[in-house]
Amino acid sequence: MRTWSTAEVARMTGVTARTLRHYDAIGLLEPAATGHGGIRHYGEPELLRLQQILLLKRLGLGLDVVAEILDGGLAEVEALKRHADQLHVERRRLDLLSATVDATIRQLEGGQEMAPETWFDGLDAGKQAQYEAEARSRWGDAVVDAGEEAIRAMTPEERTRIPAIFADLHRRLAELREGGAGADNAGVQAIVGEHYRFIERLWGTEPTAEAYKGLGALYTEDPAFATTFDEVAMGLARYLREAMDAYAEANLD
Amino acid sequence: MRTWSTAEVARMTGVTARTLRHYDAIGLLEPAATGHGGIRHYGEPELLRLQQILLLKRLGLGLDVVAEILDGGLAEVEALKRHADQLHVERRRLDLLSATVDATIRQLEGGQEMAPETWFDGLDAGKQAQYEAEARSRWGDAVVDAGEEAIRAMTPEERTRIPAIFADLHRRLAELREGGAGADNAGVQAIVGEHYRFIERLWGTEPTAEAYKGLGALYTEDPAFATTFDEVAMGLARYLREAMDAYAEANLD
DNA sequence: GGTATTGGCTGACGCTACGTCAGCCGCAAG
DNA sequence: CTTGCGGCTGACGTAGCGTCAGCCAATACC
Repeated sequence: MRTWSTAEVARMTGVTARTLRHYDAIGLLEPAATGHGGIRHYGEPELLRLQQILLLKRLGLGLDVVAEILDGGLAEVEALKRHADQLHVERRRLDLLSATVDATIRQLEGGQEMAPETWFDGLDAGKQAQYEAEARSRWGDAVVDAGEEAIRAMTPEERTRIPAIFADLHRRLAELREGGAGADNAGVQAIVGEHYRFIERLWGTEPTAEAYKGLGALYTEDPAFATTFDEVAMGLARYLREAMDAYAEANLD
Repeated sequence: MRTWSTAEVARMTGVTARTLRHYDAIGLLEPAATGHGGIRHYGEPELLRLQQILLLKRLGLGLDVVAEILDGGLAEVEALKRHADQLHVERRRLDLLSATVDATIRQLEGGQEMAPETWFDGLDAGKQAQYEAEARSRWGDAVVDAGEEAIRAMTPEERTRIPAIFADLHRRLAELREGGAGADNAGVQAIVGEHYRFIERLWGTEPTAEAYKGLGALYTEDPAFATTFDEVAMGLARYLREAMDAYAEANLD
């Protein structure tokens, strides 16, 4: 049975010699024999293993996972399923990101020569649709549908008052924060309680602890939300989030 | 005008103190003043800049690009458009990858407890649809449609002979390669010429140099194609690809 | 006055999967 | 004897920080 040198294997499989040495170094693919100055010799079993490595790698698996699979530590189907899940998550993330970037571009092109200082105001158009998508994927269709139904059920007058109610809550929160109150302060928690009950009305259902904390996370993670709060007071989004977390821990399950 | 320490800025904006030091280190965001043991003090302009940094970063831009934009070296809309293009490319890559992984999982679940050695044979089902998608994105719908039309126009007998014709070409190529012929060897190029004319019949149109070389690339880059060739002779896909490249360079434009 | 706590600082390593030198050795052809 | 081809072993660089380790200063408590 003949053997092949690194350069030969490289030519046959398309990987570089450096890659082969790397795989050797991390123990993923060791040559059948090394001799005379450390020269590597690969046999057919090694070529086969290399093929398998390249196949799994092409599927996007990390080399550590590849090693685990090939050395029998991991069932290949299970590993691929987990990987597929990760891919789906990553793809959704990219979708959202892509939509956000496109929306931002439209904004910047709509207004002319916006100063950087005003970028934060620029995320209004498309916002609704985007957050609806975000919300559906976060909490499921049922919650969002219920929320839309609840809002439709309001009188127009009630509906127009929604932003003002939020603004009032935010303003009162900012005041307390100015006064040095922590997120678990009783007054702060009272306001968060109001907030919670208002969200409940908007959603048409009682948010679970998880959903409520998820909303808090959205407030800080999403640029448009975060900047809406920051217009009231710098860092308010994070403050509210912490208060919501505390409220959820203490009162929800 | 008051200033804020790293920890204060961290609490307000949600980044870590380490991140702020990092931004300082790479010159992306320098504190308004440092004094007394190197302690950093940030003012309002720095907070504003940080907000802008975080916004652009959340859109997926690299810190180097963010710096260029904020320092006026790059028009923000142009940068975002380029970024959007990259996102689209990346998303398509993920789509293809995701489809490939899903197909592989179905294969592995269809057959039971396949030994790793047989994985290479396992990518047949779904293969057609998958490569069709790949082909459409590589060469456009027109080419693929023409190809399907050309194949439909064949008699059933002709159609069943397609695999055998390919197999014969591959076998003859492998023989020449065994004999030490390079990719630009006349005999090899003659076989590739046959291959080219056969592809032309299949596609219903003359492949351009780019398309033909793209097909060669597909042969080596796609695991199922690559292993089809490797069943004939190890490394044959790459050999054929090089020969196709040489053929395209010499005879096509 | 000693000490535990809190914050802040500066290195420096780690992570992914190699690419890319730099520097050295051995073998064969001219 | 030189040149060239292969092969080898380090070691640094990559993006964006996380995570110690080790040290300093101010504050609070006993």
